[in-house]
Amino acid sequence: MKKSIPKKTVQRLLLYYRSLNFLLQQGIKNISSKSLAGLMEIRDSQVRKDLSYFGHLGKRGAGYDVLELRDKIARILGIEQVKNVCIIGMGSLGSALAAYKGFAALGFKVRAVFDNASHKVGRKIRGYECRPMEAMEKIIRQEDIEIAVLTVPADAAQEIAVRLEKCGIKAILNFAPVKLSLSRRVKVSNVDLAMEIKTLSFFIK
Amino acid sequence: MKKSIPKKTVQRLLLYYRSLNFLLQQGIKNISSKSLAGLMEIRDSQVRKDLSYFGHLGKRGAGYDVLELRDKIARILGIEQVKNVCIIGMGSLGSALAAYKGFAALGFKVRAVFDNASHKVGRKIRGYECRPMEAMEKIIRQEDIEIAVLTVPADAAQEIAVRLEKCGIKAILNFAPVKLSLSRRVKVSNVDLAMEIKTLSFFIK
DNA sequence: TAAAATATGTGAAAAAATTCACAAGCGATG
DNA sequence: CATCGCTTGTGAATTTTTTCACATATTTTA
Repeated sequence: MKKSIPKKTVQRLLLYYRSLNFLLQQGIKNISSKSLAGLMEIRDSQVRKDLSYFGHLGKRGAGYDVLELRDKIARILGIEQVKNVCIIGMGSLGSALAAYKGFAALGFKVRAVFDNASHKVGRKIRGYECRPMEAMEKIIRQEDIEIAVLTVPADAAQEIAVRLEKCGIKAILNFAPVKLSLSRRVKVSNVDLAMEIKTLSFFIK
Repeated sequence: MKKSIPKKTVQRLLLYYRSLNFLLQQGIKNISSKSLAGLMEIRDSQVRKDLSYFGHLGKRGAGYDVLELRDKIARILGIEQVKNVCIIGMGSLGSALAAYKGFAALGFKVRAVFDNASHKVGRKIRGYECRPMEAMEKIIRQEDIEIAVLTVPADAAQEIAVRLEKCGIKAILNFAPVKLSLSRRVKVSNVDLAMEIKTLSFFIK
């Protein structure tokens, strides 16, 4: 069996992807693991180890071809193939995410946004027509949505997550500060803004 | 020398803190490491190891006193002492963060918000008067701000970060998808929303 | 109050992630 | 075309994090 890819490696792959795009803009055609590592303050061996999970992407003595490596990483990460997402909860955070350009750059397409507040439903928010929560299951299936971004209040999150699991969502990016209990089938990733800043502040003394 | 605390331990401490608050609301006065671990799908030994960094917080044979443990964690994390923060960049994300209640719950106080767009400066956004970027250094010093939340476009982030370092900011929560190069003195934590969702989607196949 | 049931705290073991170190491949140079 | 300098790819070593396992302490039960 092939070795499984550490999550951290995938995250760094994305950082490499960004740096490589930057280098391309600069007109730089070739780079060594050492220089690439220097851009993000990690070791060169880390770069090589990460890339080695995916085959022989460089050339001994010569380093990596920037364009080629970028495209290989894009393929590994599946950036070229579009994934449909929806955003649930059109509060200030949900609507900021609806406006966020970064998703599109990595191959995500917002196909629907939901809220249950009657004054929002039917109105356009950031260019997306806000749909009612009752229609969620139907629309997710219709639009072939695989990933849900969950930006609802903490006390509503678990209930909605269960509904999402039932209608076949594959992954949830959860911004609510609660642990979602779902079956192993659904991948959940938590972004906890308060926690990020608190962790940061712990280490400043 | 005392053992240094792993970052992951600090993060979990915050999760424990949340769970303990929840348990308190439920009127639960006592809990074992096993039950607490069950709430967040980790091992009981992990809970005990994490807590053991900070002394003997529980009672053999009896578990942990919920209220007491919560307060001890609050003290460890410094939740009771208010830290002043500012938000730089009043785009949709910045202004969503300005409205975010979660910061206050962990002892953070937004003392200023900044933007350089002239149509925003001087206006109230989410209850905060938007200040001009020129005044940043002065206000940070005046208001004793230690932490900056950076929600500006990627191409402006590095330059502002350098200014922040110069005026003595201790930590930056960076939402711009770029690596900030600063001296070791300033702690930087990156929140990269596109990266989160891409990492998630990598593991669904 | 003695025995049984619980549950912590912590070294030791295991697992995971990072870093080292070097053989092997490539390109440039003379 | 042989040599030299550079750089990859990768096992081995190291470091970090997690899990195990058990001695020790407390509570409950009979």
